[in-house]
Amino acid sequence: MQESTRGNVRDPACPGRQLFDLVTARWASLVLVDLIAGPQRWSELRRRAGGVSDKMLAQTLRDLEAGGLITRTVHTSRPPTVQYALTDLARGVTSALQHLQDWAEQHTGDYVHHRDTYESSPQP
Amino acid sequence: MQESTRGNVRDPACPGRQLFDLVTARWASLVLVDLIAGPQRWSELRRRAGGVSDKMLAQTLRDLEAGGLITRTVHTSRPPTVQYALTDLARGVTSALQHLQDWAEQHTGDYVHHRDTYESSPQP
DNA sequence: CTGTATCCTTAGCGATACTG
DNA sequence: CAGTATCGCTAAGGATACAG
Repeated sequence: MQESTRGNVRDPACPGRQLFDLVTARWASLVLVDLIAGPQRWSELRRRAGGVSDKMLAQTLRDLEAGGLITRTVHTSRPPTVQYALTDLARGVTSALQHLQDWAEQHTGDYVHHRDTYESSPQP
Repeated sequence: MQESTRGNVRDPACPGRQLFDLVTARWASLVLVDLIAGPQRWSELRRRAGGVSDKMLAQTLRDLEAGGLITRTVHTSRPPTVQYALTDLARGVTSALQHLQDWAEQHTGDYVHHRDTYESSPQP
């Protein structure tokens, strides 16, 4: 499905860099990992993202949809509900994001310890 | 080595979130993947990061060092050279970062295609 | 070569109010 | 419920100049 052309993350002008920035963006990564468990509604995502504003969530979801990472499905009930779900494209990267978040949570203690003991490096 | 306390990435106030933000930061992720190949000097990192400013590189490296993800070694030659290297802590996360970048580069084509065909969703 | 200090512009982001 | 629109602040980040 993907082209033979390969992106270059180290080139700021390359779309590949933009894609990388997209999935590692502040709220996008949280949303993507959330959706591993299955399709979610707006209100679910908002609550589970922990502290995101309406504006940022909307922008994040639109960016992800535009990039082909999630789908948006409107259920015309009353009141209307909307479901967001991962695409196959996204499913190729969620495991790495999950791994990243797990790692951060497991090594929080190490990190804090380093920050505490990190004072100015020893000099005369 | 790590504490039994586990961080929570979804809590903006938790250090675990800060750690996650640190490793996914714009330049930090590029630097960390660069260092997989082995210790690098300032000038190497600056060139390979592709478009980073002195200020941002310095800030990134200081943050990574403070967090215990890289070490900084000064070789007092003339002119002085400085080497940066991964710590064991960092080595637990570089593979995920590498995977993320590989994925972004491999699927750049899909991403661009979606952005092109993504116009306003079809409505009446 | 390896940075630090300062200025200054931009854009990320939250708060608020409003709509289908 | 699921968003959009506008305002305004702050901080990220580039440019430039200078230093150990």
